[in-house]
Amino acid sequence: MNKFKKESEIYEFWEKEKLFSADPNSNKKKYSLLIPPPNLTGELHLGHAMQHSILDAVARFRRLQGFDVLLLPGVDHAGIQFESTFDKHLAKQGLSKQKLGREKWLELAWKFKDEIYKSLSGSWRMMGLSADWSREVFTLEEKCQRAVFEEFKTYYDAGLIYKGPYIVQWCPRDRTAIEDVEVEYEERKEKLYYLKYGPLTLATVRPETKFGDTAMAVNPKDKRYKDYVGKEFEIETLNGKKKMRVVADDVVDPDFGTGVIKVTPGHDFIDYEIGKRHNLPIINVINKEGRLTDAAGKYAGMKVTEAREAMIPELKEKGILVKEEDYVHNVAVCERCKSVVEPIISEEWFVKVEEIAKEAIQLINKDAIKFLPGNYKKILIEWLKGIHDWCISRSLWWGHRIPVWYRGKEIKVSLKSPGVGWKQDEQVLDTWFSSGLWPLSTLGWLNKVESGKLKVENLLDRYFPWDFEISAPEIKFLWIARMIMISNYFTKMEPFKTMFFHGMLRDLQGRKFSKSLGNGIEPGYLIGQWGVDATRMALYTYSIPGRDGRVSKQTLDERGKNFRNFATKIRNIARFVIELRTTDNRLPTTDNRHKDDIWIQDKLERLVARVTKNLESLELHLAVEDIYNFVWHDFADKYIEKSKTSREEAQATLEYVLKQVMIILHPFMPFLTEEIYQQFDVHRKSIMLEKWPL
RNA sequence: GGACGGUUAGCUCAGCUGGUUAGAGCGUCGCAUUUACACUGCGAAGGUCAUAGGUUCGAAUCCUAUACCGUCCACCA
Repeated sequence: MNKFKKESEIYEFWEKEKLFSADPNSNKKKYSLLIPPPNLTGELHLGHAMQHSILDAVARFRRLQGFDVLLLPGVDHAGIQFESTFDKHLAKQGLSKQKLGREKWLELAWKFKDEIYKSLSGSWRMMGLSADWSREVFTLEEKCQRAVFEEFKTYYDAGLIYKGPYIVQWCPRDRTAIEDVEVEYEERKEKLYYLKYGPLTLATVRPETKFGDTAMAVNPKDKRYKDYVGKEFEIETLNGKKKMRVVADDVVDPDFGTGVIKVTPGHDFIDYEIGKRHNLPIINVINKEGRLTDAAGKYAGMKVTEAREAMIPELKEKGILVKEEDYVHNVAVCERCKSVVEPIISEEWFVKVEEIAKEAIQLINKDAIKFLPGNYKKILIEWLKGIHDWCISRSLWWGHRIPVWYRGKEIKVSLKSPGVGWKQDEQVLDTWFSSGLWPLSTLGWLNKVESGKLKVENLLDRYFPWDFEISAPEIKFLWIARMIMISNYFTKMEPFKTMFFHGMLRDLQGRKFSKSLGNGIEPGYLIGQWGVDATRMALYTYSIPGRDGRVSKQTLDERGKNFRNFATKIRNIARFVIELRTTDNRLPTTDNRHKDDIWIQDKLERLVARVTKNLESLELHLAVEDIYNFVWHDFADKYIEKSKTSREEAQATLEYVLKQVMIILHPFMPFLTEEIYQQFDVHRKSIMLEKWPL
């Protein structure tokens, strides 16, 4: 009876029939969904599985509704993350960046990328994602490179890009600058050291930066230190005596510690600002490897924490350290590798984003984008209001290399080398610089203006702005805000009309899933256990915008089992309705229907109305529950049971209801519904070509 | 310090444009049948909807406060 043996056969059938392909020339209305490009780092996790299940349900629903749907897949090169994964992979083979050199390294990186990519792509297909594979995009491919170059050049020409030595967050492990948004804070218990600075005493947690101090600062309103302001004092340091001035600055909190701070403009953001205001010199004490520089005298070469420990005895001995106390505070760590980041001065590229952000705020305030849940509108606006210039350069090899070329003092912005003797900037662009352009670059942005040898289909006019985008909340600033800013800057339009933030799946204690905790649950496990459709259904029950869910293997198994049973129930219903029918000359639906027929059809009609509404408002969990209850408790338990006494009269209604239900269930359980659908005597080539019954 | 979300059955969660006895899944207990389906059917137990006030004819749902949990932002030298 069943023409398919496995889910993968159904998937192949759909692909072969090109049922996932968008048709830009169609006269149907379009509906476009942009798949967030997963990072090129390996397996898809549960959150991805949920995200993709939601995307696919919406895409399939809109297709059935008669839209020309574009569900566009792609992958992000994920600069820092990929590079550190790859370097670890190389280390296992005794290789390294130093041994390989940039060119060879990149060659191997692309091969490694292909390997990882295969596993990603396989997972997507396994989940049943009805994506248009013919239009798949990778952020480093040529089409994107040209778009990213255009983005850079446009900012550059508009005077929005500048380069220079500024204080940045530096990750000593990844050996690159990172952004504020890539920094996390961890609560740590450390010591607060009280140090004598000439006549004054001040408190610090970082005595090792003492070598970079160029002033002391107090609050101008602080009466205690009024007489010291502007004066210079001789300070005892571990490098001998040194003269230091006291400056007055509003940022100093008179109530913290002694009300006096040491100013280290080279290694602290606030001190850097103070230094600028008071024209203080900058001394670099910590280098890019997180070790002390020659400025630290005999402590040079030590790591920050080593140096701190090593210098305490000497500080005590010289009478500089007068008191220490326990102190709990937040320490900045790299979001990716969790090592402590150091503010240091480095030569980096920046984009002035204030104006771009202002325009984005206006766009959001016009409600051009519907955020789910709604409070993200406010969250994003608040962030955009306080935005800092964007540090876009990273000291990596994996990424879009900064398209700037140097020859002596000459500078040119160009994608390819301008000629002999020109050297390209060594750094690459922040991953989010290209991801932020994703809504445009995926659609062949610039094809209109470019007429080079590269041929890119221009889909922008038809599919932009996107109708639907989904994301985990954790990248709302890194990615979502950037897409809004960038799209608006280049097109004066919103990148997407609906922005769905799904919740985070956590373990039962409310912790994030992570490799280090080992609390992860593989989607592949659930699929193996309960099947794709059941896994998808289990995930839809958690797909409420912005609401986190606590899950364990056990709770997911429970739901998986539940929906696996549901799938079995449907198969049995189909067996009863189609396979075990008692007669072949079934009656057509008559005007004088039985009251049970009227009852179930009426229930169905109202179900369809609710499911349609809930899908349109993206309340997938409600739609799923509703269909489940109808099928199991109205259709099977009541109507089918009653129909057994007058089977022949009921046959038409049985088939009608079952078929309609398969159609409205298809967005959620695509494989099962196709399997059942194919068993009807009269059917289209695929359930995907059916019409939504409303 | 600022913003936001959560607190409902043993567990995981729905419900919250206020309106009859507050729902689901899993779990528990009882009964039934070998049935399209035991990956079943029927039924039961189990909740002062965090707490305290308020609005209302009526509140799990709206308002205020409190407690606890969580997230995000800022970051204190």
